[in-house]
Amino acid sequence: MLTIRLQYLLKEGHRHFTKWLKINCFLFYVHKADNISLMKKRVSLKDIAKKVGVSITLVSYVLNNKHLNRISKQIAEKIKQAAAELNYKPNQVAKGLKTNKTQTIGLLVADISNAFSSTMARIIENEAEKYNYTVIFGSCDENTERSKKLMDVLINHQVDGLIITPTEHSEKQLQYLVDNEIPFVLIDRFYEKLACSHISLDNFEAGKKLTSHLLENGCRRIGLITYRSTINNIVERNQGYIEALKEHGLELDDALVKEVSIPIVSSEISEAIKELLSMPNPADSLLFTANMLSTHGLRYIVTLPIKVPDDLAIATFDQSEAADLFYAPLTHIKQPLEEMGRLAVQTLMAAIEENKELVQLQLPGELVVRKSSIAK
Amino acid sequence: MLTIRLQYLLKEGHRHFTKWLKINCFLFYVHKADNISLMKKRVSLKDIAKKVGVSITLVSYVLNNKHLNRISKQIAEKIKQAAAELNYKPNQVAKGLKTNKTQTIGLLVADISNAFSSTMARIIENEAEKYNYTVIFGSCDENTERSKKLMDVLINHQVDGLIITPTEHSEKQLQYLVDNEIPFVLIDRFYEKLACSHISLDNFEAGKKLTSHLLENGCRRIGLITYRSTINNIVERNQGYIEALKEHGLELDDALVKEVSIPIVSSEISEAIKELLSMPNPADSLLFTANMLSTHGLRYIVTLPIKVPDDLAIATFDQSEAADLFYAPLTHIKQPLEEMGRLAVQTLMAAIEENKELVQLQLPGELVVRKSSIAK
DNA sequence: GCCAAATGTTTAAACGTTTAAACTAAATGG
DNA sequence: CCATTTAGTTTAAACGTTTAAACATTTGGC
Repeated sequence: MLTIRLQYLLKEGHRHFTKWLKINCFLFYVHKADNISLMKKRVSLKDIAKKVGVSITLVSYVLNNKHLNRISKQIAEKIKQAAAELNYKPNQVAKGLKTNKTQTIGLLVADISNAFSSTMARIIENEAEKYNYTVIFGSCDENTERSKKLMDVLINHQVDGLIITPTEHSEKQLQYLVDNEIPFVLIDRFYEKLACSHISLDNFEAGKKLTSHLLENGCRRIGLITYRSTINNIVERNQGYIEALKEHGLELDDALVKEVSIPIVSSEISEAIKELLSMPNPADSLLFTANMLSTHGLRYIVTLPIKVPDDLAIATFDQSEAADLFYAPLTHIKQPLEEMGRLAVQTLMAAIEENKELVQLQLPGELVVRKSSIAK
Repeated sequence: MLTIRLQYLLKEGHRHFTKWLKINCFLFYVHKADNISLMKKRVSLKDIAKKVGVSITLVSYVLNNKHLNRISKQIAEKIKQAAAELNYKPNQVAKGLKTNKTQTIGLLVADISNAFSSTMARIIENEAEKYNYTVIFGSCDENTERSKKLMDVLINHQVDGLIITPTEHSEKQLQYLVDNEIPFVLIDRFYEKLACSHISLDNFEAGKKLTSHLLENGCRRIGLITYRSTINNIVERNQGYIEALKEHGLELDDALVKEVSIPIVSSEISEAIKELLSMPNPADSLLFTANMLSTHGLRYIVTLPIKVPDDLAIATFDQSEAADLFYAPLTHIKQPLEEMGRLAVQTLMAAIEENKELVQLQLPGELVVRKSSIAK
């Protein structure tokens, strides 16, 4: 049983402790408060109207700066003052019901605890704020069922639009959005057959670039560690790898390609690396097609009696703290996250404003060469 | 000018391209769609009622499983079927207006792109989902102004409650929540004087534990790298450091304490470390009081001709990829994130259900000893 | 002075729900 | 066979906004 410090509870100002509570095997004190009423009723237009002695309409007009030319300056001033005094805050829910615009966008990411998603979330939130929009979010953990459920929840909350990183097999749900003309933008991934806006990396080109870089630095047996997935971004990254080999006159060796499952099982990656390094004609380098893959990979590699880049070159997609702080910082593809997030919001805003044009964009990734791929 | 691949745009099914667009120096194609109507009107109770030929009330009762004993089985069946056929989705906004419950909670984190926040966000979202709650979030980037603004936005959206990581100097805004009886729970940090629920780490004890560990492993000159802040968690961590020194019969040497500003300026940390290591009686170890501090610190330390832990021992608060993948994985305090997130949601749910008891809890951190602090 | 125009304000309906209360019709009891 | 209960359904008001339309008063032109 864990012990909990209670010093703060016992300090002055927090008296009247009446009982212990047990939640999840944690024992702690609770503060017994005076049994006050329900949550306070919030100030509405009605309250202001009553206070000033005018109709609700007039209050609404004044606070929304509408029909100002028709409204007397004095009354307007009185209303504004009363609103300030009462600390009026407009009820977005009521407003949303009436106007059919909630000023919220739904953000559906693959996994918010992954740096890619959380960075993107931050950028999107910042950009949305410029348009006076709030972000409602859901993290579906690459689970299609959960993704569907979250999408429903967001729609039920009448979001004005959605930004989505789609999971595998969610075409049907996305088609529903198209059919119902609910504005949305895909980010990071997309379905070729689905006529919708999407912003993503030029994965094929990036895969080619990263592979070519390894090849041009003397690698001949590049182990590819990638997801077992039909999602377009992964598939394209793999294709880029194959294309680069071809352009350099090399044959694809299937034994060098290791696919691991989503969500990641750490041991699967270790196993894959072990096999790649112990085969008769072993890999002289590794290419990871996502940050989670390289992070897990590195965790295993540091345990091996192997020196990067001399014994093994490494390259990966995406940035990560792990890639930065590994003793040989990883050569990687840097995605233009800022641009992608901003464009996604801008595209969505246009769609919400009834702009029916589809924006389908694949941005170039930047090859950042570092120590991990440059053997002496 | 960056080039954009257009292959997907040019594929079949995407015809009628009419113009180039230029956004943020990216050039790309847009798809000119048929100019269809506005967003489709969504299905409402009214539509179902009309289809079945009953009143709206009855539909509402059936779909909410209310007064079931009074409603004829056949009609109920018909209604359910019609709802399914029309793919009815309840309008949470309308429901929220009527019931004064939006089934949303607002989450205000310090910085969503920080692993602490994003992991917490994920846990909180998962837990909230169990209660049928959706999370609206804002990331205030440790900025009090922004925090105030976001809080207002969330309140305007009539969230049923809030989970907040408060920034410095936001007491006033939090007091407003108390005064207006808006349920909320602080997480990670709190204000002693504010009578509200909060869940956080036992920072003092953790700071003491981490410092004692270093001392007991032979360190005598522990450089403390911490934030220049009055926020309780940082202050307590510092106090824990001081208390541990005292208990081990050591005097606090102010020269060993380096405070850096929020948000972090990387060079400031490098500078601090440089000073600590170059003083007449230099530090033999470093204690970082947050993950961002150690991550930036490590970035600098890897550039130095110094061997951890032999030349310099290191310990830090919080886990991070960087701490894991550094050649000498960092000894650290592991926070019970899962527990904290879950308790925060549970506490908030109780508060929303009119439970007026305050829960104030400081959970113990776990000392995870690794290579960075154990000199040979 | 009368009518029209300009100015200032209110009325009322609507958005999609919920829910107490009312209503109707059928079943039951004495 | 009437009164009461029970079963099944509807009416209507409400939540806090927005907004077209109506209304009322003043001003100005001729």
